[in-house]
Amino acid sequence: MTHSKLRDVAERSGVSISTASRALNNRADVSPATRARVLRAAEELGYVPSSLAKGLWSGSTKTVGVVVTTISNPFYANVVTGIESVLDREAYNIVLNSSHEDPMRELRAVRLLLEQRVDGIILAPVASEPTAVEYLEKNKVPYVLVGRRARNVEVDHVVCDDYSIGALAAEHLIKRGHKRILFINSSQNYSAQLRQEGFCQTLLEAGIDQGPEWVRPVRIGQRVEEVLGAVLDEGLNPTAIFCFCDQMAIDAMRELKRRGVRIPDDIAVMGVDNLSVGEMLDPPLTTIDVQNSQMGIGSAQILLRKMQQHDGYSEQINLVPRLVERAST
Amino acid sequence: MTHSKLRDVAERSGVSISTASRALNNRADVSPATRARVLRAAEELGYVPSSLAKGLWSGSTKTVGVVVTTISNPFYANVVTGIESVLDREAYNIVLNSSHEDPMRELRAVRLLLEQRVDGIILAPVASEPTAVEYLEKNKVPYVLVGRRARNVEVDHVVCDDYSIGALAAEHLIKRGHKRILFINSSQNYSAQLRQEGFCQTLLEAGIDQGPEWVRPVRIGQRVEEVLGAVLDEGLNPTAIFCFCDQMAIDAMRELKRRGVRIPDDIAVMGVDNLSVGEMLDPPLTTIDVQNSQMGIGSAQILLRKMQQHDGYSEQINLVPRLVERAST
DNA sequence: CTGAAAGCGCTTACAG
DNA sequence: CTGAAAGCGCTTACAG
Repeated sequence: MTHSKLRDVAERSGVSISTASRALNNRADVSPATRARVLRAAEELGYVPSSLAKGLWSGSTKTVGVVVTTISNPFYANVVTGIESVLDREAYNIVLNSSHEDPMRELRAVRLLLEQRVDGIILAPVASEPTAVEYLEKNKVPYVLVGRRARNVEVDHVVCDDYSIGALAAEHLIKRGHKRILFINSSQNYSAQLRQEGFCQTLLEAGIDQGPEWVRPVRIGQRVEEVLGAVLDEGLNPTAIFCFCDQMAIDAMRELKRRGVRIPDDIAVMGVDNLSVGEMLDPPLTTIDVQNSQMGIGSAQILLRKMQQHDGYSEQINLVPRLVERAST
Repeated sequence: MTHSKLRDVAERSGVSISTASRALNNRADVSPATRARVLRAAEELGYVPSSLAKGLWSGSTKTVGVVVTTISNPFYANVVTGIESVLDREAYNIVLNSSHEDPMRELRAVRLLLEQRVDGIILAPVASEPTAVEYLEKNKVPYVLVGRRARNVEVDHVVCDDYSIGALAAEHLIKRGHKRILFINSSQNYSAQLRQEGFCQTLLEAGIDQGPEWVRPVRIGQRVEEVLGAVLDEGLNPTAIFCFCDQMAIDAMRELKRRGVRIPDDIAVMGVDNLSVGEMLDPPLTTIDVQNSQMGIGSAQILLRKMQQHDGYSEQINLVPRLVERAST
């Protein structure tokens, strides 16, 4: 795996390395004949310049790091697709990492990206204490949070208002007449906490005072099916389930079906994200639209500006959630 | 965005750059006192070593390029997750690129990855002429194909037998009594051609001789909904639809529902990939399991061996497809 | 228009 | 145990 290098191209075309470099980079001050000779030599050798060496010199790798919890959740797949669509035009490559909701893996991912000298980072933070964020801040790399905000820190982000998401869900389920509502939440991250606050507060205001056993986080390594199964087995008897995201709602539906529970007649289910598959499910899934693809696009655009204008460009986007009522509730 | 460098660490700890390097890399021949001083200086400065500079020296970037058509198809999201799970343990980072079924973008992606000097590449090839593959071959980078094989070329891969997939689908639909079967295929790639051969050949052997208008490729920029809509409008009247993948089958179902066509009573639908959401759809989707996640894991394992053993390690895995009958057919 | 030289941030023989 | 030097593959002033 030894690539031919600039020196090889120079030798083959009988010029110096400097001239070869200039010819290859389309600089004005090279004679047409020389340029042609160099280009042909490069072609013949199958020369592929090393952006490692270039980057060492220029300080840019034309590379952006993206850290999400897992790409197998279509929500993040869509976010990444949005990011890609923006970055592609500027010829940036994406280095992808998954935290799997584990703060340690998140930190390690950020560290690896920094070592690789990515030009910027887009992060969907896990930890509620902003450890990864602090680390980024300290290293003064341009970065943007996506999908989740960091607690207590004024960092650039593109998120959907989490408190409202929780409130919207509670409101909707109350309106449907539910009084025993289980919240299957994500764990650790700040968005999860905000959604929980919005959810519980709205319930309280409607006179529904549920104990803490009605909010169940799904911890690292746990499956939604187990968590829900345990709840059902201990006889909590919810009439509705609100899930942190559609992906989790789908898993919940799977467990309910397995047990012969009818949706929504016995138990209603709703999620968040408005995945496109939601309307095709049986029954179609009630959800909350969070402008999924706008998150990816927006975060990439902000990051681009931050990387290009070194004067401390800053922008935060807070998207408004919207209830999508379907037959599962 | 100026990171502190080894020289800064050296100066702060009062040693030479060489010694600082050795201390940081845990070499044996450094006195404990010196090592401690260097480590503390690095800590205080928040020193993050540049893998660019390291890579330039060592020839390895601890980075693997992955090119799929699009990460928003859960099939590829799962493949990438599988790859990640293997590579993560070896501290390799993944550089992700999408071809969007466009041979030009595929070639550009490979080129960019080569410039970045990734240590290896995993590719789901688009083009049926193996241009990207030829390019890879010429550059002698370790690489593995995933999900799709290249025509006429003996390159390492992890795929599911495409001819059998087409045959299995045809067989199943024939058994269900269908005689007018539409194949909504992908375009360009070799797997699509093989599936088509298996599909058409099996139909022929069963005495069903459909014209070429019964196979419809979805070209770049086209949506399944349009293609299917056009077919329905021109009055081809299929009683069953076989789609290249589940994702496309879901889109087809969406269009059918929009038109009030009942599935499977009016038209049956089946896909390929066995996405986990398939069983939750309305109706549950008949599909063909292709050992999705094994593809990612297997391709990453093969690539690891190729990168580590420079003696031309080679391996091909051909997975066996399996019909998953559900209510959509 | 072209080439020799210095340098991007590291690592590793080679002396001491 | 430690440091000066060379080099990884490039680019860009600086001379000519």
